[in-house]
Amino acid sequence: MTDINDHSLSALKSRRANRDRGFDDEPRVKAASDSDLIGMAEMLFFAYRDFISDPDTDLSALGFGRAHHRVLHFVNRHPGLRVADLLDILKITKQSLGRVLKQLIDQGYIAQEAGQADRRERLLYPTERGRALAERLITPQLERIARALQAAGANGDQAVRDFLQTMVGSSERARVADLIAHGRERNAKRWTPS
Amino acid sequence: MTDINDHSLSALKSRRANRDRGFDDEPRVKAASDSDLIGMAEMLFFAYRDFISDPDTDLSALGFGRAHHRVLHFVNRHPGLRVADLLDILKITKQSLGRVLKQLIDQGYIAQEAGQADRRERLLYPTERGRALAERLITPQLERIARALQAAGANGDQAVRDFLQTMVGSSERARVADLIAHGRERNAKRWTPS
DNA sequence: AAAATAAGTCAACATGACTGACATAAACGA
DNA sequence: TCGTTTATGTCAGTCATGTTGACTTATTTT
Repeated sequence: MTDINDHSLSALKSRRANRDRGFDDEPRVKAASDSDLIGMAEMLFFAYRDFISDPDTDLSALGFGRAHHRVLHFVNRHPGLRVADLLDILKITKQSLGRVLKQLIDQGYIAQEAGQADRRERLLYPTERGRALAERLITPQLERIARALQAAGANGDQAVRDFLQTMVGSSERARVADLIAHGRERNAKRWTPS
Repeated sequence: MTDINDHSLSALKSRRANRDRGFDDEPRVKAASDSDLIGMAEMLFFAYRDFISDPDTDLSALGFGRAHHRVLHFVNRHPGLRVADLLDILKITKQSLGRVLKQLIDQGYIAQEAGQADRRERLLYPTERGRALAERLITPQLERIARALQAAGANGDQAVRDFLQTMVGSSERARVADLIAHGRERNAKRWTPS
């Protein structure tokens, strides 16, 4: 995977200066807020790409991928989660989940047991091994977020939280907020930015 | 795709209340900032999922997918982009790009021409058709973002921008900022939240 | 007892990414 | 001038993760 080199972006700039004359039909100062929106969209794309890439090496070393991470994460956050709950949170099919879940169970990261009130259900729990892995996978991600929140400034946390919450579709917003509010806490020491 | 029903989340809550006794080794008030970080991570996951889902129906109707959208978007933002530039921005292989790009070219959304300074290069331009499509695909996404920025409050824009910029890995940050700063503006009317 | 439900499995397919190899045209540098 | 390097394109195969459809078993509900 090659680096972006300065040459290529500089070339992009000078090339743009020469070629955009025919495309701009309004002066640059015009659409500042539109530019902000597109900029935000692009930043979100790049930000998320880096965020989800953090655990990849660890995952790959275990023969796992991002789907495994997601499953493990939410089971760890909500021990006792039913399969149907997980399907609903992740918005994937049971076939898709089944493949990944089976691997996590077979390899000892997740345990399952039949429900007591309803024996059809399968309740999912992280094993100690699973909790340790979930912790290891999320740590770099949380470091990234903590760093970014620091950059957001004194009241930035709230703004970012409001932004992200509102980015979630209105029909899901309350449910997502509820899910997040009731997730099991980490046992790790409190992380502080270095 | 079934809805999350209130029953299932309430069951989750009461089940947690009964089952977490054995897992919590510290009172809930303890890890507030860790909980914030994990909450942010989860919100980012859900937010991004909704954000990238916005154009899916339109894309699917054309027999396209998200990869097509990404390619079209960046070509539209940077007319005259070289293939190598695109590879670098998207961080994918040329084989991966080739498949999608060929379809966009074949179907008239992107035009390409050899460079003048270096005839080996292929410079990519959106056609009128491509620009219209790029506009159509991104509009709901920008609406989502504008809405979310409004929720972020008076100075929220800056906090969110700083957050997202810092979420991008430090080695890429300046380049991403530069790329965004030099993107071609939209020609659409300014969007205002309803 | 019949119908509905939770989960599990089989199978095939799609999207979008990867690796490796090879080819052609163009540019570069000795 | 010529050998080397570079930009792009293509072929081929593989993989991760998602989808659809169908079917099964055990359990719960009506």
